[in-house]
Amino acid sequence: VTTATPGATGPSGTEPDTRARILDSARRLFLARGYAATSLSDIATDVGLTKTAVAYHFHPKERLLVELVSPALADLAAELGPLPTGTRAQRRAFLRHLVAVLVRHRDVIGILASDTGLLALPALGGSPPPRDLLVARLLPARPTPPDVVRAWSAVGAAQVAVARSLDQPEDVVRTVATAAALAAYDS
Amino acid sequence: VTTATPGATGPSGTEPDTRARILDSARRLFLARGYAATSLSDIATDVGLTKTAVAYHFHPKERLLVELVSPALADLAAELGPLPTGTRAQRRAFLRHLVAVLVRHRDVIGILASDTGLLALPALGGSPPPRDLLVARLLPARPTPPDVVRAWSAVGAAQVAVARSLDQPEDVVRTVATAAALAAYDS
Amino acid sequence: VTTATPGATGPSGTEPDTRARILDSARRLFLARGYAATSLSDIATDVGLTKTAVAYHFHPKERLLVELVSPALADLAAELGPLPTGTRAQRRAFLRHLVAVLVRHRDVIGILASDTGLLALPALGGSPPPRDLLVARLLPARPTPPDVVRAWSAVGAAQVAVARSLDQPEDVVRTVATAAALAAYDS
Amino acid sequence: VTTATPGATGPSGTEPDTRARILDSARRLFLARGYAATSLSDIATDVGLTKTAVAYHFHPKERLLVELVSPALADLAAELGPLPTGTRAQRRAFLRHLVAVLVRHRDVIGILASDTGLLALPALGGSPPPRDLLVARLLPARPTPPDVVRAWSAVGAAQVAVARSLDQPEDVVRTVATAAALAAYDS
DNA sequence: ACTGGCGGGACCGCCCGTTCGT
DNA sequence: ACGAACGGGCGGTCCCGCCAGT
Repeated sequence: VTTATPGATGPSGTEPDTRARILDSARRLFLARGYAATSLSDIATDVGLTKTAVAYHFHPKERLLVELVSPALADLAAELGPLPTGTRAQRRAFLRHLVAVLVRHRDVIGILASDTGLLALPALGGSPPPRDLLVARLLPARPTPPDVVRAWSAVGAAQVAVARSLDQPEDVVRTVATAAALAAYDS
Repeated sequence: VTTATPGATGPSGTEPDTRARILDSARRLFLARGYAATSLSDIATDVGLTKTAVAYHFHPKERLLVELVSPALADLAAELGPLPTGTRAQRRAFLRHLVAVLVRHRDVIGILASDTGLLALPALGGSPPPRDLLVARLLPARPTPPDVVRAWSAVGAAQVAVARSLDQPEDVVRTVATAAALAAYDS
Repeated sequence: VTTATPGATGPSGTEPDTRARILDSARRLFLARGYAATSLSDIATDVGLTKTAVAYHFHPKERLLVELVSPALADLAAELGPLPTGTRAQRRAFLRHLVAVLVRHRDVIGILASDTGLLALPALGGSPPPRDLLVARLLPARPTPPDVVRAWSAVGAAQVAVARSLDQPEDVVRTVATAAALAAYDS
Repeated sequence: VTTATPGATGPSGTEPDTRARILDSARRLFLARGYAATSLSDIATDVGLTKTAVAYHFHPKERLLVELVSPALADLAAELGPLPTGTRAQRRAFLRHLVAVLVRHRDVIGILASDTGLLALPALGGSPPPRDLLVARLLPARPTPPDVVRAWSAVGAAQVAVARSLDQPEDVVRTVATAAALAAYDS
């Protein structure tokens, strides 16, 4: 028996769909009950495996979170990072792009929206939570209190709309959420 | 460990402020780390008591959550319940009122906004989560998909703006968040 | 305020019936649920006091047990101790006397009969549990295995009959239990 | 702590005897100190494991009690249930059989005899405690007070004799206890 | 690729005991 | 004589992680 050296992403063996099934189950349970409130046993029972099997593929438990949300976070960083936000028009374009990225990863945005999701992600880039970074990009040089509240409103409108509209058509969500976030931002 | 100066606690009569101090500490920690991730020991250490003393005043642990958020939930039900939402103008007035109530309880809205807060509160009134009820009040008779997304946007704008602007002046938050939520709702 | 030095039996103040009420409640609860399974709070609730008040009168908790069963144990030692058990006739007289003493204290024999009663009484005379001592008195000089089993049968017949017949007339219990224990002993 | 010699545990296959060792330790400790007074840590220390390991095999703690006494209770129900007790001769045969069953499970009868054993077993068959059922079987149609006391005497003679004679030969216990119980019943 | 067995840690709940105050 | 408040400790449960084995 060749004890395959597990790479950083976990062992790449002959049954890749097991990993996918675990990830799928974890995403549903994380969305429903939160990350901390979901145990490895819960996921294992849901998939039909044992706790050890789940831990074998994803170790430690946090890696489940990482593999689920890292694509979304990578997109957030890659697509929104190079966008300039110097002028107000640029910030509005940034907000449009933000909604597009959120909608593209709408299935995991609910996880990121929960407090135990976004806030408690250690060492996935920088120290400040992504949500704070997003808001910072929406502020002018010398933000006034109303600027701050409006920026949070815009991000909140976009995030909650996407996370709570998983049963609505994707293009409708994108279009309407974009308009709503912009309207809040321009109010 | 630290023999607190007896003058601070007051030698006369009982110590009713201990409950207040515990509640205050719990609110801060729940906001920062979430309800499930905060143990009685954490709160006890923060207040300067032992775990047993905290459990003496609030038993079981869920009682802490209830006493913190029940005023806010009671206001949500009492003030928003009788408001009619038949016409669009009435729904906009409802949204205005919603922001006002949220701002009034801004210190605990962050707890209610977290997944383990509003969504997972067992038996604190009715079965459906309050957030769903709020959104339902914002929808017309036969809601279209865009209506649904817009309603979530409006609620999200209000909630996140209030929860993340604790360091901003209250009247600014109320005014700006109201305008932003209405703008998202009207977009 | 004169801080009356509490004697070994507790403070002798102005409300002696409180002690009696606590003892009465403790006896009932110990009989129903066992000593270890009965907390001071249970007794306090049953009497209508607080836990502290109960602990004030009986401290530590074990003193409740002691004050309940010590009269019975004292009688066991006083009346059965001087009885000679050298001959078989003397041992039969001893057994008769044993039943009489058990019946006299029938209200607490149930407590003594439970394992956590008799066995876990520390420092109430000697180390070996009283029940073992009773059986030893029923054995001849060189006991055979049948002697041992018969002695335990006789004690068991007496003890269980008394403990489980609290609702029967006392004289009937005394007469019948005596005959049964003797019959088992003579079988 | 103590790295047990791996030869003792056997490196091949699973270790099913661990359950047996835990059960054996639990039986001894329950007999000596009672069920409630014996903690999982006590058992774990006695076996040479940790509390977690014990809880892994038997969860919850009550499962230990159930697995220990259920064979005896099953025999009590299976063998004594169908026996008719209409006439006095049948009841005497029932009593003979009772002693035989008790002796067969003499290693756990002590647990069942303790107050927290037989009396407080929740949902292990029917509602009324088994000991009461046994006594009921020994009573005639219209029992008089002496009948009741004698029945308790007979059961007590059998039970205590068996529980306290673990160090005596089994056939002696069976023969003598049977005679003693019958003698008490006939007295 | 997957499992059973087991360790270590943390958390909540409970209980007894004590001190201060009345 | 009694109550409110609080401390220290333990018991049972749950969870993640590790190891040997297959």
